Amino acid sequence: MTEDNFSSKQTRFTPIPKTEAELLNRCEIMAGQTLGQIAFKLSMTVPEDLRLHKGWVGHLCENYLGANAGDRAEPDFLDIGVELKTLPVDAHEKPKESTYVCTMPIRQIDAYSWQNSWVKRKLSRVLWVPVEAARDIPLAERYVDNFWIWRPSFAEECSLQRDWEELMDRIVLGEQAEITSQEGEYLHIRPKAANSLVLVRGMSNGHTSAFIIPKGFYLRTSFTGPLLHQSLYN
DNA sequence: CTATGATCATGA
DNA sequence: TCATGATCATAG
Repeated sequence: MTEDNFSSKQTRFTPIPKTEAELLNRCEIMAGQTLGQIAFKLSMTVPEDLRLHKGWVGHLCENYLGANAGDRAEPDFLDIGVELKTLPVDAHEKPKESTYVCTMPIRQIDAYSWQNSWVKRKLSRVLWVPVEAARDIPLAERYVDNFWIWRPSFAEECSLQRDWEELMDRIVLGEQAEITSQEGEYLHIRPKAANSLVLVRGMSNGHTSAFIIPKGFYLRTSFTGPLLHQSLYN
């Protein structure tokens, strides 16, 4: 630990939580505040809207809670192995968007198994933080709702594993280019790039090298919706 | 360039 | 209305 006693993101405000309890205490303080109130405490400015700042809410929460993984392919809270996900919710308390998990493997497809997968690792312990996201509420006035820590149940993990294995089979067969977002009941694969002109070398038509758009794994709202619903009635 | 954080915008 | 495909910012 050098200067790592604080979050690496733009502000140095929150100590890195060392235990799950510390993290949850911090969440308790954050929940029930508006994004504007939280931003003020962090000396962060609230953008007009999210069009040019799509990751702003996530970064705001990382900052306030003291996440320390930076942009590493690791859980946000390294010391306690917790991944933070903000969840945009509409006026009916339903997730408004799918949830990004990680990038689709493009080269390192070696020795793949669900148990060792990036998806499973990232989703093994998630701190869900619902945030109001209705467009008609000004960004600064949107409230952070009640958070919860989630570990996949046996059934939930089975569902994810089934989707993941199906998708990975396609990848192993050299069909990265052909995968569409229609595949996968709860976990699916969609483009994840700056724009559609960004291309990387991948596989198409069964092991034919081709330039394809980078893609990522996402959780559908049909998966996160029930999680949110359960959390509200606990 | 690849990872992080996601939401936007449009057609069906 | 909503899911799919497209897109935006930024760090290292």
